[in-house]
Amino acid sequence: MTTFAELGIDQDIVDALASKGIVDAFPIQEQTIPLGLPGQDIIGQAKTGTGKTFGFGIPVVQRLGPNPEPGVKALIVVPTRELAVQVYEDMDMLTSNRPTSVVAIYGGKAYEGQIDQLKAGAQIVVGTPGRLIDLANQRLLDLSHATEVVLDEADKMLDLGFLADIEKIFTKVPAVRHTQLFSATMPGPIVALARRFMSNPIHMRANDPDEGLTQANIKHLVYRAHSLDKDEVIARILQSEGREKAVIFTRTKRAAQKLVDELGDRGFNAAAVHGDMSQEARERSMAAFKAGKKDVLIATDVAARGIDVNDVTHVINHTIPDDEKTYLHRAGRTGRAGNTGIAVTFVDWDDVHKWALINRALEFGQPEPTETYSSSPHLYTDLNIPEGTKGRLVTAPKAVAPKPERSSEGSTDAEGERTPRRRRRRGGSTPGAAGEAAGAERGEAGAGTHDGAGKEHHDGNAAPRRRRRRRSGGSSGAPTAPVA
DNA sequence: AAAAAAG
Repeated sequence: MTTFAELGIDQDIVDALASKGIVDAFPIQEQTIPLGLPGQDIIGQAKTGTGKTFGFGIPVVQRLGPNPEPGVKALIVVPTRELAVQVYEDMDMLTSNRPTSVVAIYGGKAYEGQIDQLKAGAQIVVGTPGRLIDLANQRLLDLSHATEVVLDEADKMLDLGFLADIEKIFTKVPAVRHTQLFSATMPGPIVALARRFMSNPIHMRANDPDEGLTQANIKHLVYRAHSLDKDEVIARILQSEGREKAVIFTRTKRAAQKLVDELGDRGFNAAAVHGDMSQEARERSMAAFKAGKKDVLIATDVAARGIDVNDVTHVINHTIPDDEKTYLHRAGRTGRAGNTGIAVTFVDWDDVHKWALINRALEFGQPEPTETYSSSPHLYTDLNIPEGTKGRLVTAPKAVAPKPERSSEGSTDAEGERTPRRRRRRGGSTPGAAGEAAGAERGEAGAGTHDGAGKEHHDGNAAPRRRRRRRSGGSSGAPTAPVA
């Protein structure tokens, strides 16, 4: 295992990490940091909870120099306010031993503090699109010298809901810059689109060849939900042995609110996070959950990506997500930094097709969530699910591991997940983990994959074919020239 | 279709 000190990172940054107990680099970090430091544009893909944030964050901090002039020189864009706070904290930690200052710019909060920090000369900005554009339009945020640009959860940022804003933001930053895009999932078409904003990017993927598309540390369980009292089963799961913190995802804000009340009535310490809450209430919930004052978080997909909380042992999909990418990100709130986790999904009558889609994309080999409980003794044992409940243990498939490819060519695969940053934060919780996470991101660049065509339908995670292709074509490791 | 993101 490689340590951060061996990656050419400035001593004060190595010290900042060490003070949090973070010494070893995760694969993605080991792979992307040496490329990011000299300014190589990167599309970094690595599974959830494996350290992507430091993969881009360390090069950003180091490239600004040990004592940067006042003024915004780096911009990190994220899809949610809570993630902005989290990434801000990570960047703030990385810069703790140098004068560089970081500011979080996002909506739902007073302008004043944010504007003051910008006026004070903050060099690194972490923010969500709306408020960033708002302040830029008011000439309170000058991005014309932001030569370091990062899109975290990049595939989400380039999705329809955000694309227009991102394009606008790119018109405000220098044409000559260092651009990094990171995510656990990078569908082929999105990679192709991303290249419009990058210069000869290398697509790095940190994947264990023996692993499948999903995180090996996460055990997946799927239940057919009709004829089943979901609230009751969820309550049982929450009482199962080994459960520490749990995140429950619902499809709508209303369902989240309703469930938090229901579980509260049942005596659980549950908090909710969704877009109908005030920003203050959202942050209060997140803080209570991180601190352990609440051990159940009920959320909409606002919390599906990036959020890194220690000791989350269970993720429960009260409602199945719409696609495999969201499934992967939601499940990725557990099993971070080397820890293990369990992801339980309830499939309602009308959503069976969604499971079919996810099952196929992620290669679970579990077409129907209809097996009865008796056929899955492990399920019963592990979760203490009430007898008669239907459900089935899904074993994560082992897919062929993708090899490194260079994406400049336009690789296609969509596999990645993101790596979590949290581990690092924790510092101590899982020693090895921190290191791992950090290193994980870099990917393999690629051997040229075929993506140029963009034909792949699967987006997020690579389907088996993709992998094969890569493999075949690919060189593992050796970067190929970018495909035009 | 829902959720997110400016107010």
